[in-house]
Amino acid sequence: MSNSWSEIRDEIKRRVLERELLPGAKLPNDQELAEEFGCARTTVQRAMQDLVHSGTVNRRRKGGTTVTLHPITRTTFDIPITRLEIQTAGKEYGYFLVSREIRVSPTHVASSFGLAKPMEMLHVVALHLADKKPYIYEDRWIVHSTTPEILDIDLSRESANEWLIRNRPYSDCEVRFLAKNATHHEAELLSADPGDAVFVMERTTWINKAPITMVRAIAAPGYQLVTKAS
Amino acid sequence: MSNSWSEIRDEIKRRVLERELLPGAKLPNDQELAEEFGCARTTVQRAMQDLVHSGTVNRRRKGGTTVTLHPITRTTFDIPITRLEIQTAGKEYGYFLVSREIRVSPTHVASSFGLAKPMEMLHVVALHLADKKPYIYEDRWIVHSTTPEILDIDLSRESANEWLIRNRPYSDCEVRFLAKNATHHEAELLSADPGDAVFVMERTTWINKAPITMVRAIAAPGYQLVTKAS
DNA sequence: ACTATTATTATGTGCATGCTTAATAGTATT
DNA sequence: AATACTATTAAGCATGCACATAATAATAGT
Repeated sequence: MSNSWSEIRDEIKRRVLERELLPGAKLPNDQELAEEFGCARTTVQRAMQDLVHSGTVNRRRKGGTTVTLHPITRTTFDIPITRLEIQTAGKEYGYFLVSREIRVSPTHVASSFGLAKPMEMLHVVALHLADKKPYIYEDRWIVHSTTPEILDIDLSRESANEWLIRNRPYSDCEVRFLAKNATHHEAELLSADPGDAVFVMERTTWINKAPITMVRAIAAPGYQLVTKAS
Repeated sequence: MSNSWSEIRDEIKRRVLERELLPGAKLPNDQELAEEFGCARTTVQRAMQDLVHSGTVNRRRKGGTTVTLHPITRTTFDIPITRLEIQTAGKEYGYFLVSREIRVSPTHVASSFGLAKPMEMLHVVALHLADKKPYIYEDRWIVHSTTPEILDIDLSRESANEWLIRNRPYSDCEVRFLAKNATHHEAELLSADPGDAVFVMERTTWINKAPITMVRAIAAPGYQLVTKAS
């Protein structure tokens, strides 16, 4: 009986799905499973690690392996550079800078970075277009003390989104999804009506504790984020 | 020089972050890296697998390992049972059934399941409360030919959300996030105003190709989905 | 009865070795 | 000369063993 680690994973998953193993149930230890499947303990370990990743089981040394008590839906979203998202969809990409100025950030921006009080940042507002139609409205605060080079970039030609992702990698990122009603200003730029529900993706990034940028990307009405979870 | 696989992973990630390895760049092969780090090839392989998971690098047999060309933000969200989400936040959970009837599904529901044409399903509308205030409005279509037991469940006592997650595991799940304006009916139940922007999470699940349920969970205004990506 | 130590047990990690896959070079055939 | 098949080989991938580590349970000492 020769089983690959992924077959073992699938079989355990099947037992969980078919309720042969109930939530909270303790699985046999790796050694026993290895004997059952006729393989080495390491192979079972591999399968189990994958199940830990997908949130199917929990493992603790000495405590053993148990089926996750409260099943959850674990989904993964990839957020690409906006230009690529548009071009991948087969649409023509367009971009223009709405405003660019250095000013003291509002408190909510500072607190999102975990900063005690507001500080001077570069505030950039821009619009991304798909097939000449507004697609994403980008309201961004850049901590230029962390990334001084950004001050020399001509943001009317290259989006801050793209420049930062390519030139200022981050170590930590907080993502926030929410819905809001479009303001007058946002609606105008997005060719929508004021009050229209818009989908907002907020991202705050740091490089080793140092704040880089916080962006509020507001999608035009109709935008959806889709993913297939296993 | 003894390095654990996670230290190797962190070091490679650092090189990518510090732009010592540019997007698209080819890394040395596992053998060479193993020599550099003074460890076995397998240990490098482990580190690399983790970097593949996080989307940092791509690997192809014979082709080698390359730094991901277009950096992306990969985020993972865990969507729990609504009751637990509320209780975990330290709030009192409440629930009531708004309506329950068997009827032919609209076409958009059928097409979400990948069904050619509409069919009879169980349609359930319910409200989840946090500290007696509306929290999530749940509009659900259940394929009762896949899960006939659901017809015998008293959904005024136990939410379909909970019963299904506990009793009808799924193998595939499609998740969709979007924003919309609350309808009159939705606004009333959520104690909001018609037209308020609400955050919508749509989930469609299957068990081995057989459709189970499609739920549209509409959160009360102010709801946010937050996660920390690495 | 409480605390410190030791034993046990289950998972985690590192290493050696052999397998699988895909790109490419080489060869034969049209 | 162009195509189609085959062999080579350079990568990553999978498996199994031995040992490390962590969490609990058992025991001994105060």
